[in-house]
Order: sequence, then C-alpha cells, then structure tokens
Amino acid sequence: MVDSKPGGPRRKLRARARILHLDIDAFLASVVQLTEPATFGQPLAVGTGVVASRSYEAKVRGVETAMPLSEARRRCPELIVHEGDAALAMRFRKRVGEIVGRFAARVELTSLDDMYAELQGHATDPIDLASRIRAQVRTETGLSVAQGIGATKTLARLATTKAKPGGIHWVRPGAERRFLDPMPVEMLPGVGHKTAETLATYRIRTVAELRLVDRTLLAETFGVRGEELYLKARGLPCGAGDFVRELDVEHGRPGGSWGETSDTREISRTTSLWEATSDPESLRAMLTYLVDRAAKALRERGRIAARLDVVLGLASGGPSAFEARERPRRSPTSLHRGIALAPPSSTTRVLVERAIALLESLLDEHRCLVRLVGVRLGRLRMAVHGQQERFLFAEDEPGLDLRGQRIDTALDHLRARHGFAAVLAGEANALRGSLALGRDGFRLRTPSLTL
DNA sequence: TCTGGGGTCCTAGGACCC
DNA sequence: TCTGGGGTCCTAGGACCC
Repeated sequence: MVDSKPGGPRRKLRARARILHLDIDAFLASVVQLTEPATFGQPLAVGTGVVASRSYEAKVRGVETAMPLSEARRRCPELIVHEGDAALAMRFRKRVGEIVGRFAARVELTSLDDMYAELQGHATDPIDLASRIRAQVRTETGLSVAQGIGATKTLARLATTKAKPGGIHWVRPGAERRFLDPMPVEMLPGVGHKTAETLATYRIRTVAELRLVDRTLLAETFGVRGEELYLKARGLPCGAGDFVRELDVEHGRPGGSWGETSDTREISRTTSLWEATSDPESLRAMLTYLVDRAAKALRERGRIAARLDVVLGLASGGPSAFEARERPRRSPTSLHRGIALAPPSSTTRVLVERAIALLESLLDEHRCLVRLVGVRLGRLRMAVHGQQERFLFAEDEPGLDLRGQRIDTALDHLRARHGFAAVLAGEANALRGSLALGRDGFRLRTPSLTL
C-alpha cells in the first residue's frame, strides 16, 4: 500500500485522529439516584439477580458490577436494591449524546452508558473541550462522566478507565506505549477470560510482554484476533472498527450530528421468566410479546430481517431426567433454533408466526423446564417502503403480508400516542393478569435492561 | 458468589452449485 | 460409474463487550 510508508498520508491521518470516549459514571444507579431522592447518597445497586450498576456509596462497601445480588447484600447489608428503568435510562443517554454532539464532529453511541466522539482538528485543547462537555452534562442532566482521549478508540477507551470516576485522561501522541505497557493483557478490549488464559500459558501477562510476541505467531494462534492483538498492543488502529462510525440519520436527529450506528446487525429481545415453566401456552404468550417488541424496534430503524432465531434458556437439570436417561450426554443449558426469512420481513404477524413454529418444534423434541425466552432478528437490511413494495411484489407473494403491514402501521401510530400497552399482539394477551402491565408494556424480570 | 440482557464478530461444517 | 475443486450460502456455536 502506497500510504503505509513512513510519513505517508495514512500516518498523517493517524497522528491527527483524535477520539474521545465518554463513559457515564455508575449510569443506571445514578439515574435512580437523580430521580428518586430517597436513594441519593445511599449505597444502591440496580439489577435483578446480578448487579448491573452500583452507586459510589455501594462501591466503597465492596459491591461490584456483575456480582450476584446475594453476595452484594452479604457485603453491604444496608444496600438498597432497585430494579431500574431501561426506558428512563435511554432518555438520559440520549440527552448526553445530544450534548456531546454540540462539541464533536460526530458521535457514536455504543452501549447503554458509553459513546465515542470524533474531535475535529487541533484548534482546541482536548482537555479543555472534555472539561466543557463534563460541565455541560453535569448542568443539564446531573450525571457525572469520565472521559478518555486518544488516537484510536481502543486508546480512548483505556484512557477512560484511568479517568474513572469523573476525570479526564489524554494519551498524548507519542505516549501510547508508555501508557499501554504496564497494563494486564485482559484490559485490552477483545481479550477476555479465554484469551488471557491462553496467553498466560505462554507467560504473557502484560501488554509489554505481548508486544514481544511475533506477529505471525499471534495470527496463527488467534486468527484474525491475533492480528488485532498485535496492533492494539502498539496503540495502532485495527480496521474500520477503530474509527468512529457513521450515524443513523433516520434514527438519530434528522440532519443532526449524533445517533446510533447505522449498521445495526441484529435486534433481540430476551427475558428471564418469573418462574420456570414447561407450559407451551405461557411460553407462546411470552415469545409473542417479545417478537412484537423486537419487530417494533426493527420498524423504528427502518429495517427488515432475513433471519429469525428463537432461544430457550433451560432451568437447572436441562432436559428431564427421563430424557437424560434415554440419551445420556451432557445436558444443554440452552436450546436454539433459527430460520432464514424469504422474503425478509418486519411484519409482526409474519415474525410471530415463524417464531412460534420454531418454539413448537423445540418443545416437540425436548421435554424441558424453561427459565428464559428470547428472539433474535438478524441479517437486517433496509426496508423498501410500503408503497414501492406493492409494485414490486404481488399481493399473494408467500411470506409477504401486506395486510399485516397495514396493521403494523396503524399499530405503530397508536402506540406512539398511547403507549405500547395500548394494543397487544394476539397470544401476548394471555400474559395479562399474570404480569404487571404499564403504559410501556409488561414489567419483565429485569426492568433495568429490558426495553 | 453461581448469575442479566443486548449486542458484535469469528469459525467450523455441511449443503449446494458449477 | 466414479472422480475434482472452488465458491458461496447457511446454520450453529462460542468468545467477547458493556
């Protein structure tokens, strides 16, 4: 490549690229503390089963994220446990995104509580810019943020971990290796439990040690990820994923400067059940509800799905003792079945029908106690607008449900005005009575994370 | 201490076609 | 009647992230 030589255009680009990573401190817990004054200043954990987020006061008492709540309570008996509210959190997140968008060329919202921004040029001191962002977020939302600045996303994100809570850390050009070298390898994004374990067998524990490993050896051992490790250990950008991505114009502010990424690959909705069950009727009801929610999210993003997967999480024991005796093998903890959708669809009625068929086939083959139900819509593509679709396909095209589409359009409008619960899809109505129903839908097991 | 939900990306093996 | 190889798509599963 021409531009790979020293001093070439790519090198210049890299030197100039400046990415800011922003992470909202103790996000879900902070949202609760800001909206429920009684919890302010108290040790607070948000989550169901495990800690999704905890306040500073809980942290200093030894409560950590991802820790089972039982353990958290043991360490901190006065802990207040809150279910959280995903919809409310999303509104806070959106406001933070808007604020950052005033200061940056573009913003990419990556997860619930963090985002990347691309800073323009060298005109402004990045520390000064980050300070202004922090002050503005504090003023307008009450939230505290930590920020990292670096030449790549990886560097910016690692800088943020140094800045927590509430601080700002800039990895200046030229200081990358000094910054990375002492870190344990598992701090590099992409190095999880398994990879760290494998590296440890080679006595590789820090980034400095990782940097001594031959490039081809890494590639042979870890494949594509090995190549990425080589680059990340040097603070070099690895692929398009290390630059701030394009925005979703439709889903973000029209013509605006921030949004979610435009290339969403899949949309899934999953929930644990309040009680494990093998009752096909209640499983169908819950799956119908989840497909309806996922389909709505799909349409909001102007997408259709060419793939649908159903997942069942099994209660301990997996298949029944009877089945285990018949076919002695390690019992699976989950069952999964998927199908390609041709033509692709975003129609609730079509998607529900397919999902239920998959569920039925799983239940026919396995006798099991189910504790978790989920649906995933994948292979997403841009939707063709309804009007055009009518010209492109005949009314009787199999799998294309024009009546269903009209129903969805009406449904989406109705729900935009009166809330999701205004109408429920077919079998989902069976959940009435057994689950609390609010304006935005049923209260599922984990309200802090389920939309 | 034994557990949440929503994502991304990679790989392996099989089906199928030319 | 038996024999090749490559490309592509599909499915299932796993590692990893916050």
